[in-house]
Order: sequence, then C-alpha cells, then structure tokens
Amino acid sequence: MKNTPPVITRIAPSPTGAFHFGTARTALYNYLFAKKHGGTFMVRFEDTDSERSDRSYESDILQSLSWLNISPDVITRQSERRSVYRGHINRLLASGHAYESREPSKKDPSQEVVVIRYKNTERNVSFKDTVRGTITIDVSDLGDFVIARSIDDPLYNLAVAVDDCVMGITHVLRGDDHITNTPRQILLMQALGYQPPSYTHIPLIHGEGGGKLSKRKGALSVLDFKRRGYVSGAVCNALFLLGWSPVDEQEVFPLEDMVQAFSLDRIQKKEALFREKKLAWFNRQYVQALPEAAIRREVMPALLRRFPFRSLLNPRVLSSIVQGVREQGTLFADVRDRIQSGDYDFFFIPPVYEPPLLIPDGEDQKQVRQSLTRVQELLATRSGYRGWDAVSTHELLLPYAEKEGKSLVFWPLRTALSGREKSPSPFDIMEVIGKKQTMARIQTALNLLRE
RNA sequence: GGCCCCAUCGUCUAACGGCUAGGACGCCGCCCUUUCACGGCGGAAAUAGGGGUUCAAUUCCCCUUGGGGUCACCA
Repeated sequence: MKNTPPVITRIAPSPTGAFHFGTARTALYNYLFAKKHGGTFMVRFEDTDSERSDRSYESDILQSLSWLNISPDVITRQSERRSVYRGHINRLLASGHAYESREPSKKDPSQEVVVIRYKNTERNVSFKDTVRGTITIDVSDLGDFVIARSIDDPLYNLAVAVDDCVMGITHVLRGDDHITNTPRQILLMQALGYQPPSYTHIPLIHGEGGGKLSKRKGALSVLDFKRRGYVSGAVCNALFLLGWSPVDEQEVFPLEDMVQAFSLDRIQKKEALFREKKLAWFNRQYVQALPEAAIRREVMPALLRRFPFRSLLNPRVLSSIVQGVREQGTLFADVRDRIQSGDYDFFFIPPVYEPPLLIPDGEDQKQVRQSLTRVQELLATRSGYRGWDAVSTHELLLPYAEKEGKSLVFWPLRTALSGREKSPSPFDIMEVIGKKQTMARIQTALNLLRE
C-alpha cells in the first residue's frame, strides 16, 4: 500500500469522429478510477494517422468531456511526440527486435515502400485482465507485424505501447475490442524493456439495432444528447450503470458518489444494450432536483424567440413555467418544442380556440354557460390582490365545483383561460395572469357560448 | 471461416453452492387528479438447451445453441 505508484489512467481517442457513448463511458470509468485513488486522468489523442485525424473532432471530444464534468488532468497528442517514437523504433531496430522491410505498398501495389516490422518469435502471449482473468492468445499467426510506415511514421500499436509505458500509465481501461491488440503491445513493451500496465477490458455498449456502437451508426454522440436537452448528470449516471453495478441498490449517483462507489471488480462481463427510455428516467430524476435558475437558463432562449419583447416575460410567468418543468421533470427539448408550438402562449396573450373546447364530455352548452357564469360571479367577489393566489381561488370555487361536478366547473374555466386541452391548473393560470385578464377571458368564453 | 470472449425478466442488473431468484427502466391495473403530466400502490415478466460434479446448482466442468469482438502499411 505504501509504495504503490500513483494511479495514472488515460483514454486514447482517435479524433476521427464524434465522441460517442462507448468512449464516454470508458472515459468516465478511467476518470472515476483515477479520482478514487487520488491519481491522474489523461486524454491522449491518437492522431498518428494524419489522413483521418481532424482537429475539429478533438474539440468535440473535449467539449463532450467538459459537459459531462469529466475533466482531464493532462491532454496530449501523439502527433507531437514523433521524436519519442523515433527513439524507440531505433532501439528496436538496434536490438534486432525490428527490421526494415522493402515490399510493395499495400495501398498502391505498383509502388515499393520500406516499412518497419516487429520480428515476432513468440508463440503465446498471456496477460491478466481484470474483468476476464488470464487471457492467452496465440500470436504466431500474427507474423512480423508492421509497427511503422517509416521511422517517423509510427503505427497505432507502437505508439500506444510506447506511450503507455513512457507516460507511466498504471491502469489501462478500454473497450474490449482492444483485447486482440493487447498481445502486440505487450510484445513491444517487453522488447523495449518496459513493464506492461494492468489491463481492464470493458465490454462494449451496443446500440438498439445490435452490434457495437460505431461512428457511422448514428445519433449516439454525446453532444447530441446535450442538444436534445438532456441533463449531463443524467447522461453520466446512465452511462455509469451500463456495465457496472453497485453493491447496494442505489440508482441515482451524483459524480462524487460515483467516485466513491466505483470499483473494477464489479464491471460486467457481457456487453450492454443502451436504452434511451432508461436515460429519460434518469433525466427526470435530475431535472426534478435542479435549481430553478438552471432550468430558466435552458428555457429562456426559446421563450425569447417566441416572444421577442422581453417585457412580456414577466417573472411570474417565467417561474410558473419553470416550476412546471421541474415538477414534471420534462426533457428540455420537449419544453422548447412546446414553447415553439404555442403551448404556453396563453400566459401572454388571450387564447384563440373553438367553442366546443369549453364543453366537457357529457355536458351541454347551457350547463357550461351556467357554471361559468357562477364562477364569474364568485371570482368577482374577490377584490384587489388579496385572495387571488392559486390556493385561495381553489378554496373559493371548490364548494360550488363539488356540488355541480368538478369537471363541469373546472374544465370550462381552464379551457377558457388556456384555450388548450392540456394546460396547468386554472388556479395557477389565474394567479399568473391576474384578475383582470381572468375576467376578460371568462367573458369571452361566455360570449362564445351565447351563439 | 481462424482466434478470443460472453450468456439471469423485453432492457440494465443483484444473488462467498443452500432464498418464494431481489431491484430499476419499460409495460399493464388501481389510486390521486378539471386536462396532460408528476406522484403513490399493485401485477405480469428471467436463470438458452443437454449432460455431468454435489446431499444441494443461477453459481463449478463439458457439449450444443445463440450472441459479441477481432483478424490493416486504421485506431
């Protein structure tokens, strides 16, 4: 315990596509493990393939991590470490572990190139994997695999082997699609005289279509979920519990709890299928726990787009919308859609609707007119601001509603105020729009019912 | 196909060889409710199949079946 080296973990994404769920989970586990042991978490961009790598993906990856609150302690880039690889390739060449080979180019067979191959004399390589135990792989059919296109152009396995050792990575946690790469990397490390790190291969996440998550397969980029209005904590939480399970039955994990609880020995062996419905549930949990200010920030832009006159956004309306969103745990994207399609317009302007909307099932026009008239009279007895809050108006109208039937009394009132089949309660609406506006809308409804 | 790996409700999963196989999402029902939701309560739902080992298999071993990963001068 005393002399164990500090934990250093890393993710090694290649900037060749958007940051997707699988990589995000790997990043999360690496981060959690490092933090749990007071260690360091690094991001190392594997951009040795200059043809496919693109800086814009680097920023996508970094933004995703930052959104998820997974903050790297160190960020490096392999393309800036050519000299390190050159030195190691030279060592392999000098020690006879590697050799230059002149052969036809794979890309263009008419051309001849000189590549560098590892001289493979092993039969079996075995290593201990935290999740699966000892894995032994026959490497003889690997042959002398290519480790660099040239002295200045290392390939993936060489760069990884060198970096994991040189950077002192103690624990490699990565997707289990890398299992078959591991023996190659270990071979190179041994040839270089390095001690391989500890390996933990995490089963992949599958999409709903089956098969591993891939860049081309779609909409599972982390930033997409941000755009669609998910809360980052919920995304993290959903990821956390895909392929890992706690000792107890806790489901909702703030980041600190994750750090506390995480351990490698409870990683699942089987691949996991990601379901958005579960994420949606987590999202509800998180939205319901969010402070109002955070929700307001999410909702404000859409509101301002719909109602460009800022003065129309009075604080009471805003807080009513925000509270509704929080209580119901609504997905932000849905809130924006609703604002966009006019679901909240009645807070600002008198609604426009067809008269039949005022009449609940099984009632007729005359009854509705009577009930609404009575409601109008009752509300008129309130003067000034006192007694106009939602609780008071509810108390005021309840006895009459219970006598006549709640749906005959409350439905026409609510629809008169909102002009919508679905809306907040009439009492909440009245409180927000005020007495004057309330009375005007009821009068409008009565006029419509008169025809 | 070769090699490697995996297998509990539809999904995510729990269960040091010994329980009515537990929880969560989703689904269904009921309750709450003027509406839509939120919420509360309840229900259906699983150890892939076949052999062993054992007093006892979800748990250990083998086979079958099914699934996944990987086989680059990509990462």
